[in-house]
Amino acid sequence: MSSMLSDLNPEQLEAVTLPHQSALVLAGAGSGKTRVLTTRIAHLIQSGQASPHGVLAVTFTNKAAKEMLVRISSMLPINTRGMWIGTFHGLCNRLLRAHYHDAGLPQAFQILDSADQLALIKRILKGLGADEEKFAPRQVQWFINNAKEEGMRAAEVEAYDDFTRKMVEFYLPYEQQCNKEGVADFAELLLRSYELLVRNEIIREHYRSRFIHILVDEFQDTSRLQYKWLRLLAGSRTAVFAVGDDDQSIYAFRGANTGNMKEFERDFHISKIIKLEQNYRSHGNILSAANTLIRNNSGRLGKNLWTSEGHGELIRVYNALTDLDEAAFVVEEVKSLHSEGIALSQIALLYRSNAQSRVLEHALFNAALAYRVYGGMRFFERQEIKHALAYLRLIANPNDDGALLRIVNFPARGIGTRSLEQIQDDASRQGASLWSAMLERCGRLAPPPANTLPGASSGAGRTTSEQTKKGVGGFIALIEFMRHGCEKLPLPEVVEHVVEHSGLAAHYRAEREGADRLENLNELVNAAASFVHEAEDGSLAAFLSHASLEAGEHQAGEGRDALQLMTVHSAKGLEFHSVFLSGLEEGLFPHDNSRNETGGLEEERRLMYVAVTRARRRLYLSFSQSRMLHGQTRYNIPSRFLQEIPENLLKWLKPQQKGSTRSAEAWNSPFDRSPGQMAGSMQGTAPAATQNATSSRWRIGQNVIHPKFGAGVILSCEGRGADARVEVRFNRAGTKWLLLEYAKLTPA
DNA sequence: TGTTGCGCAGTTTTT
DNA sequence: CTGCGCAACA
Repeated sequence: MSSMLSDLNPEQLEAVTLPHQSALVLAGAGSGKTRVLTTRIAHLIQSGQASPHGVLAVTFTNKAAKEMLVRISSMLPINTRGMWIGTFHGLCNRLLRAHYHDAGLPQAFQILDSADQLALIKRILKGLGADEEKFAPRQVQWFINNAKEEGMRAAEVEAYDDFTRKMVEFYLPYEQQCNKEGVADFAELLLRSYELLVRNEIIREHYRSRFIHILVDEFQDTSRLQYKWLRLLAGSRTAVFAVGDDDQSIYAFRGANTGNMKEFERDFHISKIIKLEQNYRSHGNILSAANTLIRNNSGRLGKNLWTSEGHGELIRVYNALTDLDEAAFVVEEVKSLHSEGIALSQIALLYRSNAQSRVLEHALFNAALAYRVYGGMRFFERQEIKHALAYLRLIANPNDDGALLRIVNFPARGIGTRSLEQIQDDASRQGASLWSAMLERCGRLAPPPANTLPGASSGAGRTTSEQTKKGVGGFIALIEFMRHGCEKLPLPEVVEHVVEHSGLAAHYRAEREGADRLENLNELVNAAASFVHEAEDGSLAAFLSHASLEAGEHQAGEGRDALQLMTVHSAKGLEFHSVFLSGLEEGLFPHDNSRNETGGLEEERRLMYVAVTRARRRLYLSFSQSRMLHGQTRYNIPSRFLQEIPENLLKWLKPQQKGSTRSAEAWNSPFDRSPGQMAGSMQGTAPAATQNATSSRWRIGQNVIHPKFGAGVILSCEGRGADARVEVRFNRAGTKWLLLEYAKLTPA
């Protein structure tokens, strides 16, 4: 035990050994947060204050949960399998599986991921004949999820305006359909298990007396409903140990509520907040940058990171001409870092949005550098995987209409939109699932015996209805054949069986570009095998939940040394020797969409704070003057966040070609950085001094006068010669595009 | 019935 | 630029 606690600092030690009481730990980036959490759990168990059975720990990502389990098992010789450690969604799922009956769910209920949910909403909108133009499916999805987050069922939403009334009209049938199919979306997992605990005193008291210790990681990211769930689960004897960092709250957009921290203080009578401010990760300059940056936010709980290490290197800044130039710069720097002996896996390329990875990937590919992209296309979200899972889902739960629709005619088996429409009509008339409507329709047709496989694809030349019957009958036979075939098989073989007999394998074998997909299907069998190996419940239903809840975790090609590419969001909780943060431009980071949201800018700044604090030793910041976005070139000005970092922490890398002053130009305006601040960083080039006929007279940030519109500033430039035009924001006349050939602009 | 081509919209972040 | 949905073909 002593070795476990011996190298903790006093604050960490206090947090780890805190007596049985609720506590709030404010843990800065890199301050050993996870370590404190896991060591506390180990300590509680080892000192006999709690049994593994009596501890519940909740994290925000699957990665964090896994990490926690690994660390605990390295400290204690216990089986962590039975411990309740996981994400909110994962734990709620577990609760609902255990009490599915009391929760009003079928035993084999399935989980809809966002895409499944959206598909279901589209189906419902279509069924209602709703105007998709007017009511975007995404908007409906947003509304439903928000309502659930507020704890409201469709019948409970108070609609005072037309829009809300309309939304409720969609929410109601959506709710019904989910119940009928036996499926639950992400928000449903939370809401339903919350309701279960509210309504069922026996179950509630059972868990209340069982979980003596509840530990919450990333507490700043909890939503209102999650907090209510926690409060409900915590009994009078339960100590809730919450660890969080308000400065790293980056999920407000999906309902995270930092206010929970203050409420927690009140509700749980927290007398003292423990602050972990010593950072063990980054060198001084990086920390200073992060500290200064975040100080621009208001309403912080207050916390300043410090380190006992030296200043370290300056933060390197690169001003690129184009996004391609920026990518080339990154590649060159990565190469030289790598040749200095830094492992590729210790270098991260971070960006604000997934779309930005493209250019980087392209450059890395050409340079033959190994890289790995996190996020983006996830394994369990690939279409071939979704197809295979849909077969499995239908086998587990025939009422899953969404699954049925996905694969009823894939691979093609002659069930077209016509026959489907009939079946859908039947189903809605009978109030039954598509599957039972199909059975009904073919019941008189004497479907082939279940142990005969239907022919793969039918020839042409039959009448439509004949073909429909054949197709539908064949489909039913196929599903039942597979269901019977799978009854006695272990999970991996079930998956293999389905991949093979569904016709998916044959389909992708025949397809020219199908090799990757086939490989992924194989990988799915492997995923099932390792799932059975690791999970305590190796059932098909459990595997399917796993697939929905951990869409991202499974990746092929793990383990080889590769660069790490990811969004800033997914980098939270990680650290790297070197970090490249690219695309530091207004509009991208902070993102345009954040401007209208209240608190949007501050959330972006926290995101920036998270990004900066990922770096241990070296940090690169880069921005580009132009960038391809949505198929056209955009001209951006550097991010305000760059300006918020003190100049003396920065080292400006040489811009592209000698003699160019472009890097300085962008700074002239609209920022009012004084020339003094710029001295030293620009190798002394005087802005606007080298203007001549060859370089354009007009540049971004240039102040101009227009005879009619008055004074303004150039936001962007485009085109050459006769086509050349500029976008100008006038002080009084708004923003306009002007053709240089005609507009009589004069420099101000 | 399946395939192809066109037009259109979209992307912030994740369980 | 891409992926999707919808409209005309084979």
